[in-house]
Amino acid sequence: MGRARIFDVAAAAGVSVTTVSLVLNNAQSRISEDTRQRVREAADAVGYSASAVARGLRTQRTRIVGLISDQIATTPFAGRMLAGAQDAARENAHMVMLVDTGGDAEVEAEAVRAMTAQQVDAVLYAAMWHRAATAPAGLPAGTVMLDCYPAAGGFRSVVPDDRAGGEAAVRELIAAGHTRIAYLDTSDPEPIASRLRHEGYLAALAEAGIDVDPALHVRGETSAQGGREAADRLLDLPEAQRPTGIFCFNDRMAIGVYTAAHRRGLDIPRDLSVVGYDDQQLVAAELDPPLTTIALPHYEMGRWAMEVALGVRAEGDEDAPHRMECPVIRRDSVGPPPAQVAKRDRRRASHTTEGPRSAAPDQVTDVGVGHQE
Amino acid sequence: MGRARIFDVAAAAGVSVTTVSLVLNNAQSRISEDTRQRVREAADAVGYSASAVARGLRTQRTRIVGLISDQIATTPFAGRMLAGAQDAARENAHMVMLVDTGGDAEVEAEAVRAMTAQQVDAVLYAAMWHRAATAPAGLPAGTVMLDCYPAAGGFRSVVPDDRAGGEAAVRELIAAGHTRIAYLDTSDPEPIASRLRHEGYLAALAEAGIDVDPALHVRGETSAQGGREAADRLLDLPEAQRPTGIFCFNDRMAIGVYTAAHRRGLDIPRDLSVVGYDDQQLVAAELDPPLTTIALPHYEMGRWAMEVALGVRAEGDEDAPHRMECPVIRRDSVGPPPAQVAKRDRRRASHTTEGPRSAAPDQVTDVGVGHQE
DNA sequence: TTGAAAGCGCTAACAC
DNA sequence: GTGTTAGCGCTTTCAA
Repeated sequence: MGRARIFDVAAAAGVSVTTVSLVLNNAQSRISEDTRQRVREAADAVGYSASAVARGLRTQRTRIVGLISDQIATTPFAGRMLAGAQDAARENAHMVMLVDTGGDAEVEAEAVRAMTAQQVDAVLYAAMWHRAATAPAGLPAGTVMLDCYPAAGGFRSVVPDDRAGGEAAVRELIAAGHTRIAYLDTSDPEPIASRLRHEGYLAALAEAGIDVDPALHVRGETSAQGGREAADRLLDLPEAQRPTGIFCFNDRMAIGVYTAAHRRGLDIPRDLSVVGYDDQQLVAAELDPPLTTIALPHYEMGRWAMEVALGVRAEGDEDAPHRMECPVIRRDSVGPPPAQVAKRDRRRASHTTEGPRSAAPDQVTDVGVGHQE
Repeated sequence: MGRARIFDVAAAAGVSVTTVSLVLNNAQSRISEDTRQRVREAADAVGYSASAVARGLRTQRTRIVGLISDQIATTPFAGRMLAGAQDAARENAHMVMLVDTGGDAEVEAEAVRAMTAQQVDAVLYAAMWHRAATAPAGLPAGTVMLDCYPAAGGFRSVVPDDRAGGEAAVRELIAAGHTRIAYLDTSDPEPIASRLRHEGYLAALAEAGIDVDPALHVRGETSAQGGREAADRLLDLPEAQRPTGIFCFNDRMAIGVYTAAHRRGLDIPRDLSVVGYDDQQLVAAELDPPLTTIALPHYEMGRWAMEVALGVRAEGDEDAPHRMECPVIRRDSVGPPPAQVAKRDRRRASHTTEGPRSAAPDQVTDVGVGHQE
């Protein structure tokens, strides 16, 4: 039993294929309501659904958009970009064809060729984490880059606003009363995110009138292990210099901070506050206490990119990436600094454990309950 | 500048389109080597790549395989299934078209229609976690199900061998000398995985001649929180009954076990051994100590499913799911039980902390270093 | 060893 | 209001 073709529907309804095509595509109705009815019934009766292949050949529009990614689709990290792109595609009656290159340049070139051969209507080029990317040759004009931006320009792109995110993270700590705030950075040289978040860190400190202490900017490998080692260096600082709040490059490193703190018998957030970055699923919320962190707007970026690629959204500029807000996710890892002599005292108080437990701008943090069972 | 068509290549090479088609498709060469050469050069010169759409219409084979999933593509969990499927597709010159339904039945039905309209050559139906699935109506014959099996039969499928995985996990504990081994199960009623792993648990105990203590089978919500609560119940048991090893339904719950242990000042693995399940990326390995766990063969299942769907692999049976091995990933959360009077003593010894630290069958576990810095 | 030509299933210009 | 028909770009039979 082969699939029904448009001719079969026409025959069943006693009309021409033109008529069938017209009513099924909702063309401006020159067709009588009566005929439309008959056609639709006939189509249902034979279980007709138009061949996208034939239609694509005829119209030269496939309603397929290609998504080339380095790793996002196969890695447990940025999958929600795919969800956003997928949803936007579906809402606009498009399908997504996926190629995950694993970062291999040859596979990537092959993917571009394949997408071209498939005559996709648009392509998205996505990275797993925010970076500058050299777009592979042959990417169609109109391609939009996702979570990365074209090193050489020429494409629209969307990235997280890491600078504002870093600033928000540090403000969170400042609002809780901290003044000795460390930035536990990645040692990976590449990430633009590292630099931007650092800028945000500095900006937040400056805004609050807090002097920056270079000793409070440490680096480590991007892992729990690396986070622990860097945290140890921070916690080994003389008491008057030791940070009471740590802003971590990401949640994985924050895990290490938790470990380092626990090994010293330090309670979070009573003795040490920490803010992560990424809001990594199945990690940040599962820590004890749940980690206050900055979320990456993966879903929103995916949706944005798809909508722009489809021309549904008239934004995007080839000369500057679109930056999307990274919201702060307040959980229980931030509290006021422990009651102790602060290095300086020019900030508004709340330096006692009894003080208001949180000065978060617009939401009361559900402060951790420490060791109580 | 429109794309080149086969006619352009033919003209450039001074041959017919037939010839071009023949040489570019490597048909059994009736074409002279000389002509072939000329054609290839012409094709390169004009940057020709055949339209997959036109070819698909003509041959009625699109070289596209559809992948319908409930969540895997957009969730940070089973993405490696996609990687396996993707790789197998690429190796066989196919593209994958993805629809993530988010579990919505309507979207799913729409996805099936869309795949049909696209005339995909095959479809994979994937679930995020091992379960029985009612295949949506209209799935083409030959569809293969991934990480789920058809509740009503009729499709080939591949799932993890959770029974053997559970058995392996418990054996790991037994081999280290434990006899009081708990199964910290999920309270979610659905998962077949829960049941199968429990069977494996019982089988391993039986094999070792260890009586099962019903008090050692506890359930909790599938989260760190749920794991912690269930672990507390276990650790509140009278000392003689209290487990020295806990096999957890998954890594998330194992996180909770770590928390519960730490709050009591128990060291892992010195005072308590734990084995997880899932080998969840960015979680299991980041715990302190790194978690010994059972991995889900996501990549392999994805690859298997794609190869079977493509007919490259002549396996698969519609009446029984293909089960794939879940390998044990040895890390540092399993050690010998603490030196104390065991409830019974009929098992081979190594009941002292000084004894051989690991009796793992084929690999020496890198035992954790406890509190030492 | 090569070429002419017939479609694959659809849409849309153009007739009626 | 409705139908005829010419392609979209390719593969493949058949003839030369």
